[in-house]
Amino acid sequence: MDEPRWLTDEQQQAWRKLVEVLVKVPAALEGQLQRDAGLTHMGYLVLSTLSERDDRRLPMSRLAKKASASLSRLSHVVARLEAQGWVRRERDPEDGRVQIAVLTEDGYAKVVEAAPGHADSVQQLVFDRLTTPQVRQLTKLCEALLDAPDEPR
Amino acid sequence: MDEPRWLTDEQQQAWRKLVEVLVKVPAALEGQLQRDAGLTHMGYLVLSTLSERDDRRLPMSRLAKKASASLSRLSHVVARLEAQGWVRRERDPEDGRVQIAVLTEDGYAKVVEAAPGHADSVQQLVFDRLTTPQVRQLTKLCEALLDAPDEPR
DNA sequence: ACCTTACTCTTGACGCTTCAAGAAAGTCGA
DNA sequence: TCGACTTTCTTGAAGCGTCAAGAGTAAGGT
Repeated sequence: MDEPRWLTDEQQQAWRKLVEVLVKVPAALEGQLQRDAGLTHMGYLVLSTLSERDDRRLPMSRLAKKASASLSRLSHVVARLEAQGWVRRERDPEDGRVQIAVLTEDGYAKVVEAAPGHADSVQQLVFDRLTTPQVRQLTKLCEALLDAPDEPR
Repeated sequence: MDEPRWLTDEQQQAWRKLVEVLVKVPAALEGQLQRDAGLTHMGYLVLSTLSERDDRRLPMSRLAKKASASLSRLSHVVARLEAQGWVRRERDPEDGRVQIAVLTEDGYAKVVEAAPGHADSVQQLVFDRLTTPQVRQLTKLCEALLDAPDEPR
């Protein structure tokens, strides 16, 4: 057992603010989407990801990666979206294991309805508070944090 | 109904990465604490917040603010921590409405046990990936995002 | 052909968070 | 002192996410 890698004061300060962001920003987002559209953020992410594809369809596993969700989580989310009639599942004829999530017309309409409110809430939460150079900094910082973010063990 | 405030391409790019951070960093943190200490991040936050007080006690409402939690959420969290024997609740003699959360000896031991692993995981997830100037940028950015983060309506 | 292994996805149980409701104590004015 | 109102906190139900297990399909080796 090695020496613990304690945080310096400067790191402490940064970490505390980051934690606050990590808690509050998702909560605010979730709240807006829930109130105004009856959607989870993950639900919205799935619908909007599908809506960006020309054919409005994606295999579950690819969708999971795009939405940063576990397969299990995605499966539950899509099951709920399917129950609402916003998504339908089809089996891939090429590979009987893969299920393809397909955005329905109602689902597309739902994204179109929810998108302006969501965009506005993102503006309020993030971009109204940052200068353009800060937006670039933010992008760089996030890229750094995501560099190889797995196996935290 | 006004014109929707759509995101520019640069904002889109920043937002997508930020969302990824917002999903993955908490998940990694939660995972490490759950595996290594059997604690929620919020549970750890509550214990460590209490441990920083000289008398190891704080009223629920102040604790909720420090941990960025709703009172309801805190109440559930503290109930679980209390069931584990890590926290105890006392009624404030000055004001019968307020409950004071008190860190027990076992609770203090629990923080001491969990802290090194947590610190290490924060280092891996964040500070190993950033230069010192970037840490300062991160602090500034978070402050901007938290400036008046409420009433997102 | 068969068996093993790997891959994709689903399921159910359990735990945590949210939300709406409400209990209990304090405060203030009439 | 009474009542209305506010503040602080708790509760229970419902929804969402995680985890472990497993079903179904494909691929590779013998």
